[in-house]
Amino acid sequence: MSKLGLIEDLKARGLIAQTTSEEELVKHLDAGCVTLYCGFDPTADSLHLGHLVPLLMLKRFQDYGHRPIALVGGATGLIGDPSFKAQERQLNSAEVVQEWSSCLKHQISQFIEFNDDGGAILANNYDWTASVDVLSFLRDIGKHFTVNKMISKESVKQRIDRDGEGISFTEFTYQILQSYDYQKLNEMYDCTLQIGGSDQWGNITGGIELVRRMNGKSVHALTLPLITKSDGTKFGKTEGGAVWLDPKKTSPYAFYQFWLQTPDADVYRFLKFFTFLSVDQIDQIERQDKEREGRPEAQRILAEEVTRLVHSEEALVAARRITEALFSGDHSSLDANDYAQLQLDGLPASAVPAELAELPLTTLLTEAGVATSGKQVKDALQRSAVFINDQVCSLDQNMSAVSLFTKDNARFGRYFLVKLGKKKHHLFYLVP
RNA sequence: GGUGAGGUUCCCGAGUGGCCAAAGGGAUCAGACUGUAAAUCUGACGCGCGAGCUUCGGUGGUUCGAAUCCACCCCUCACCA
Repeated sequence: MSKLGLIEDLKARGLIAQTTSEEELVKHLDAGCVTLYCGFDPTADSLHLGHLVPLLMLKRFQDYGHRPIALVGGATGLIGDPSFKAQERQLNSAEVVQEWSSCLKHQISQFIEFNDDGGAILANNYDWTASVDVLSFLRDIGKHFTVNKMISKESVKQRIDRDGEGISFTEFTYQILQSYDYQKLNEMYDCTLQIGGSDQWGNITGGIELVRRMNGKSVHALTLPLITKSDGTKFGKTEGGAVWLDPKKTSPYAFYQFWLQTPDADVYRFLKFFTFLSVDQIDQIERQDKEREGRPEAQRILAEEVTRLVHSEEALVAARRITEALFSGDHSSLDANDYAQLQLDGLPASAVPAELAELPLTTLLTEAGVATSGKQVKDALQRSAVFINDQVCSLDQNMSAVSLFTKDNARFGRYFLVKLGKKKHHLFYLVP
């Protein structure tokens, strides 16, 4: 069985939304090592799940012998991409963008092999954009763009056509900046392919044209589909907001849990998007799940693969350890060391406050981050969905935190495993 | 600069003097059912354990009483200049 061609494999995974002439792209990729890039704008201090697919895509290319450039948008991040955004965005300060840029840089470098000889490249468009003066920008770059074309792009159309919205010149200029990146990278590194989300098509083709005009080169584009969920809700969100790649923002345990809860209707597609398992392997998993009936294996495999990929084998082991301890239904098997380990493994944990007398459970749990408001805790209490060390708590006990969190009730004189609903767990411990 | 239309709770979107913490939908959370899935049904959904407290772009005003009326201001959009 011979290895699929890169483009064939990507197609089989459903990872291609659009490309420039596929025939030429395939030929180009077959001809040797191609340098390609994908940009990531610093819109937060960490990448999130939405960035994972393009990031993995760079890796897929690298695995096929190509050279990826991960571009951090230190400059474009100062402007804000208007593509398919309904509203003008708030500008972040230069310091903040700077700070976030270095966060992303650090994060990306953990994903892709960056070594000197022919390895991947990490770049920042601030390096070549910041020093361009206005007049040069307008004369040398701006002259290649017609406003007619810029406003006809689908990505800014709703901002221009729709009543009640507008677009500032600042954001409107974004597509020129991104085009300039492509031109620069082509010039500096002979970069001939840009990849990005399907919303980037307009920006990318702008770049292709600029490269042709300024460098006289014909370059390529490939976009990835937007990841959708079968129920129509947004992918990559949990109660706490986005799922981050930074383990300090989303713990490996929470990350693992996120994938474990993937709906059946999405799980095989996600395996193709987010793992390096071959399409054949994934199809086989799907077949076996169907034959077996009952609970599928796919979610577990997906969670394991992606957690290992984004975090590490150790983080995965820890996440599984917590999961097993919490969801096996029997906490009595845990010994004192296990509790300590749960905390080390990243199960959310807090100290029991010293002053409990005046503290309702609602406040206690909200402050610990188990729920976002007292109302939620109250609702859960009312429905018998709050457990402390497997003991149900009622609404009457809301004010009785003192008698619940006693040394006598604690496991090993120290620990309280609090459960809210079926999935939220939190470890409280007494401070001696 | 002129004219017109707008700014409502996470989002969309009703509400034009008391019955409004504000219809409806979406999202979200919890319960039942399940497989830590989906679908369905139920409940919650500004904050607070509670008494109660704080909201409808901003500031003042009218009124016993304002999201609703008045004045000024800020912001957005459209058309005109």
